[in-house]
Amino acid sequence: MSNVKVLPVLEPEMAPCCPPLSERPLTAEEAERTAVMFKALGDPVRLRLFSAVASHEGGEACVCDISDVGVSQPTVSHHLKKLKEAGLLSSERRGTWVYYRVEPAVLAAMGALLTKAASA
Amino acid sequence: MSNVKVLPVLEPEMAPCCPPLSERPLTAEEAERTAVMFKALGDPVRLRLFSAVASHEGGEACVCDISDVGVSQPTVSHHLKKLKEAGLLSSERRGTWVYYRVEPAVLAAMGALLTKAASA
DNA sequence: CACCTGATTCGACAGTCGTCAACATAGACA
DNA sequence: TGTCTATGTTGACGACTGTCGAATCAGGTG
Repeated sequence: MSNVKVLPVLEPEMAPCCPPLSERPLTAEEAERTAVMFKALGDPVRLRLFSAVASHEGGEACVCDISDVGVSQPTVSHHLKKLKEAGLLSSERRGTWVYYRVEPAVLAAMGALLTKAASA
Repeated sequence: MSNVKVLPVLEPEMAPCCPPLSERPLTAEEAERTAVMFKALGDPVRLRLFSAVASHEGGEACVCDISDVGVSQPTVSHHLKKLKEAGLLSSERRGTWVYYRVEPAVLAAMGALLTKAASA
């Protein structure tokens, strides 16, 4: 969790994981990878945490700013870890606090996946 | 591509469930409703079934066309029921076979939710 | 150094989920 | 009517998940 990752400007494609959804049936492997991201957003607490980070000033927030979602602090940390493992968030420690920020590329890929599916 | 259903011009809002994701932190109730849809797509088998329906001819498919996803037939029926309960699919019996089709409005709402979140 | 605060990890528990075999239901057809 | 095929439902079981308290780690401050 020490990677200061800047925005990837020279990214070849939007997603590392997401083939279009309504073009052709997903293979087992594709579904396995894609389901991880959807599952990460499939919990109310995680959805609130993610939304809190995404809507925060500068697209990043420390844990102390988003911890009031009705569960204990270990649970918050557990959910943030899940979101990070799914590739939706990245964390960085700055002094006392740990800051989380969204991964716009993965998110855009999921959005495009659904949008294209809806237009088909 | 049958033009049975034209684009809904007078549609007040795209979704019955989905507030923007990066505009403001989701409330507990909003997160609860939205998480249901993401959770429905958070399983590999359901994702394959949904993709199979969405990519099928005319946007609909009978169960017999999409049942080869590696699980038993009752499990397929169980997952299709979950997708229907989440509002992502709708079913209709025509004679012997039951046809499933995607709900484009809900899907577009999810896509917009993520796309707007990514652009923020 | 000791102490405090923020955050993660550990260990445990209840609840949910995915899966299947068995059974039930719906329609077609003879 | 009966039988056959296509789906859905039920019940059960193992695995996973969300949750918490307690312990631990990381950094700042006195």
